[in-house]
Amino acid sequence: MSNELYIYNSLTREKQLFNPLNPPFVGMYVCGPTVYNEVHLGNLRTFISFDLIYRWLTVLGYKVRYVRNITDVGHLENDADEGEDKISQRARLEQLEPMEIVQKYTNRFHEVLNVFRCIPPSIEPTATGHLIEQIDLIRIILSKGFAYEVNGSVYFDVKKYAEYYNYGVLSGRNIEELLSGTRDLDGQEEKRNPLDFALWKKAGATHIMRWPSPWGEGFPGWHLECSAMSTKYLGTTFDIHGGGMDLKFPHHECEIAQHCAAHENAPVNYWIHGNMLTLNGKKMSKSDGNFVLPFDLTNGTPPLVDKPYSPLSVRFFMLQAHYGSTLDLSMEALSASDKAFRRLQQAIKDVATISPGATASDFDAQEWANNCKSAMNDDFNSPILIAHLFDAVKIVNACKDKKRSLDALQLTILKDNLNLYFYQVLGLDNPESASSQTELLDGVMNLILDLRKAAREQKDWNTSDKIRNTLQSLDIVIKDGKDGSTWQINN
RNA sequence: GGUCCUGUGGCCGAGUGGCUAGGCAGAGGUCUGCAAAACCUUUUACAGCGGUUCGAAUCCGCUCGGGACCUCCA
Repeated sequence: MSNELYIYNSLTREKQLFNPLNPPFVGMYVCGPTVYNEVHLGNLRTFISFDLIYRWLTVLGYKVRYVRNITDVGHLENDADEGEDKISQRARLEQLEPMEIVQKYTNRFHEVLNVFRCIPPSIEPTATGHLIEQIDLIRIILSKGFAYEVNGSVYFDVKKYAEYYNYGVLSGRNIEELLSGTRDLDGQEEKRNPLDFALWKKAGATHIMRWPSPWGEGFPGWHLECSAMSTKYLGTTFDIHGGGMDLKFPHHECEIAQHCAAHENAPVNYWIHGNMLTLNGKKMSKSDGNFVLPFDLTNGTPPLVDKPYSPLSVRFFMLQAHYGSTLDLSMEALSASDKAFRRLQQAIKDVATISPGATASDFDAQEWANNCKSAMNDDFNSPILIAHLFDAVKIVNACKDKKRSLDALQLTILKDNLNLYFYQVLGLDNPESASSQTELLDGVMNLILDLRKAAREQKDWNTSDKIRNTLQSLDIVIKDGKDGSTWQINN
């Protein structure tokens, strides 16, 4: 078994042994959402992927500082010089103040992530809260000669930068091809070169979100905030930078360029990119309208969603694929995962009730646990981990049926690791989620099951079926087994 | 058009040279007042063609299909 963590680094395009700069500390920056509307399921997938990564690093004993930004500056609809920004546009549509839009969708974002069991980051900085840092960064870049000011806007000089550094290291592009392949977009007259990107944009007369700067009133460029904030909280070089695959170019490439221009070193050792969630074989996308909202799945919103799915089933569905592969959403795939998840969940409950047997069976619990660990250490391979967990499900069920027994040591290893991986690593539930409400329900259900049992012993099928059918209509399913009946809420 | 990724059984999805993941569905069985559930067992695969090799889903080439990025996007 390997005790070492290997990570697929997008920068080098290979799996590499993870060596943090200052162990046991790890710095991880993940690009967060632009809060001008609801996060969709594809956005959520990325945050769940990095939640898994964060959890595993923590389980390995690292002290992770996890920084994830909120983009609350109104960036323009496109790269043109004029135009309305997204947040202002939304504010106009909803008849709210721009900062109300930002607050509203930030709150919604937190709500969604909480429901889908993502652990909050250590620091969640906002772009508007770091204007000073961003302006400072622009100053440095200007002073080193890698940017130029035109009419109250500042642009990054990509061509100049490429004379000293390798523009395109991350995305594997070369600047000549980019130069020859660029399209002429309207409203980019100020740029010396189409590849140049804005560090600071002058605010037009009607632009609402604006801040003073040495170059006049305006707002920062999109790529800038991540550079400024990651440096502020994680240093000029840090361990992990993550985000969706679609941010690789130009966003992350520009981040690297800004950072190298300002600090003369590479900002990040390990770049991790989560792959896209697709719908109908196409990437989910806000702007294309090809998306599903997280709560559409939990509510069972027609016509796309056939029935309500629990957030944990959705999370499990995503974890059954590797974060680096595309995953296609379909109701067939989701309901398959839903069933699988329930089976796993039941085994997690059942393992607590198993008592050790006198004789050990041939199950090598330690080897099994090692396999689980190796799976996660191999670039956070949650699908392999889940396959191992289902091996354990078989063992648990065999023990439950008294067809097999484990000795005390085997059982302890099995139990501890099942709980570790299910709760802490995959984040599939809160172990302490039993509330006074559920205790109350447990008590009531035990009484009802007792009454039904008595009726069945009297062969009073009318009563026993009435209980079963009525509960069924409340989405409580009675399961008659060999050793009595159990119940489960179907949601 | 350029750059890159990908094509696995009915469906989803791992696997990068030999040891045929896993889940769902299907089939058979156990249990059972009936039903459901649960549990056990189990069939089916590597897009096509050619090459390298003792041996290829895995490496190489070509063909065909799907996708991402090149413009805001996780």
